[in-house]
Amino acid sequence: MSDNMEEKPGRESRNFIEQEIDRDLAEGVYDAVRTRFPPEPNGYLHIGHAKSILLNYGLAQKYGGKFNMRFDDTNPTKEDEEFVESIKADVAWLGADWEDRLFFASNYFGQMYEAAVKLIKKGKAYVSDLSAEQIKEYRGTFEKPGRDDPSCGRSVEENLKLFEEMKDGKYADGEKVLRARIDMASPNINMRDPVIYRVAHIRHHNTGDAWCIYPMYDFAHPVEDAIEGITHSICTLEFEDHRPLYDWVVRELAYPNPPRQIEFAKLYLTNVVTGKRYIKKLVQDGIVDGWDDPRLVSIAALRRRGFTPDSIRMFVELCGISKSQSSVDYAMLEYCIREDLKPKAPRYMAVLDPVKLVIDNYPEGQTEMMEAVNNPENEALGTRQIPFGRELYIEREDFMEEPPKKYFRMFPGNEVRLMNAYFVKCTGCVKDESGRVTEVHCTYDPASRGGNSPDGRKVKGTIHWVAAEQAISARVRLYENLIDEEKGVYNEDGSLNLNPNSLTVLDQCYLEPAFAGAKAYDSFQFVRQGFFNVDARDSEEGAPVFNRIVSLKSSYVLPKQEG
RNA sequence: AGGGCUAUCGCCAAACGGUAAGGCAACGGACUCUGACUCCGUCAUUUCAAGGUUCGAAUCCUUGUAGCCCUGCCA
Repeated sequence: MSDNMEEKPGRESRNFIEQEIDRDLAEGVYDAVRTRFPPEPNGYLHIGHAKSILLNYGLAQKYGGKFNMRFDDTNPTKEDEEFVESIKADVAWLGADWEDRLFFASNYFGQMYEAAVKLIKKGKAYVSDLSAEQIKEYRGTFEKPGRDDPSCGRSVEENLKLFEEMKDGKYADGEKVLRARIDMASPNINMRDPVIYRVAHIRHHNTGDAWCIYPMYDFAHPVEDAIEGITHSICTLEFEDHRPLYDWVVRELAYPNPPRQIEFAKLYLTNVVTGKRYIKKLVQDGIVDGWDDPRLVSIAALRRRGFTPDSIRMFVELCGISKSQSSVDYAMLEYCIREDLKPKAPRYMAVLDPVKLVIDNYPEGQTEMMEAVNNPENEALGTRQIPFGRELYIEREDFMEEPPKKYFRMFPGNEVRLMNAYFVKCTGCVKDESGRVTEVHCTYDPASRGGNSPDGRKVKGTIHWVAAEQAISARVRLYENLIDEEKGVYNEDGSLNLNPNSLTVLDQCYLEPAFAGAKAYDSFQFVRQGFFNVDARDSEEGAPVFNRIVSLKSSYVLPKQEG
């Protein structure tokens, strides 16, 4: 397929990573591009990971290279099979196709062991007897250089023997570690003889009990990249200080065409929580109903809420790639999902806060079908028939007995259009003893069938409705930010500043019959209400439950009262 | 004897010595069978600050300032 997506000359600018790659290719440092997404299977992926996934995958696509999926599972104390499955599902859902290249760092343990032996033989690594506390003490501080490990002078033979004994399980956890011999006085603390192998007698989700020593990230990662022929090893900013160590490892191990690490800034979103600690607490405290609660931004939560892979892709592209720490406005994500769903989602009517509308001059017991276009911006979505009758439900907000200026929905004496149906003129309302409106009354103009009056008269307002008799009832959940926008994310004591109104459940909503066949994850635009989808978890039994994905821009806001 | 990185509109972000793109948000206005959408218009004489080099500086130099990251046998 020859997609003619040629960039307009001179217009498309390249991000800094692409510029680096261009240079590498031009200088012949590499002749192809190979990237990877290397999560540790210790939790669920979130929107920040989507940036990394899509960046790495996109780079491979753009340069005709390959993209690898790799689990960086070098620490069995934190990892679990459950997470590898969820991560695979999320990456696949986002559309990053690793084809047949699914790898596990743990499958390289043999090669990593050999690599460590090679370092020992070169005199570049040694077995240390120091405890964790002592290593910390010997390391020095930011201001003070470290001191040599008393074990650093051991002979190659002794180190080889000791390291083998570590592998053979002769030592308890923490008793011995393998350290790289670099520079205890380096201003970069990562270079002060970093630990590269530790003992851990614990079952690994992939290798079982085959190993009781596990490599540390700083040693394992460059080796993994080199084994897979990765060219550009892309990671986040906090690893910048590790790059000298990364380079040291691939140099000492003398890999041909060694990979190169490039760092970019993480994606932060305003008014959103991504920290695992905090999410865990929210789940434990029952504030959210799990790691896929629609108010969270895990990939699973976004999917459940109704975000599409396309919308997330658009979002990540809009955010761009740079090295400056930044926090993207949540409104940008909302824009992307609106933009994506606009032509895709059928637009049906749904009344969330119902009040009865009675058309006094409409024949009692009569029903007729009105035709409606499903999406005026997308003809392919076709049309539907909507039942209409004497009694309807309309939005409580669409009637006001004493309207403010510029209110152009229903109020006594005013004529509006019932979308796709008739013009109706409001005649009044019925209230209960507390003064709450229980019924709105009106008369209709039979000549305005379909929504236009033959005499050409115009109405200012068009409201949505659902026939009372045929309506489907449903539960609808509205979401707002989890974080109180005014006060910021954290309280002084470090706890989250939660928005008490982040979830509103509406139990008595009425939908038009067209919703009858809606299945989990289906998305719709509720006319004048926003985009909603069918919840995948809570709709399984009983009435359907809809999640509001995003509201329509400023629909439903009353005009500002001007002075 | 600390080291590394980053500063361009409210929020992202281009610009690579040649005279400050674009998107989101916001604000006007037009249109409308969704107060949505769409459309049209407005929104940085100035790039953290102060000096310097240059015909010309967001880009180069100097000196400051602010923010983020680093002292796991986590990744």
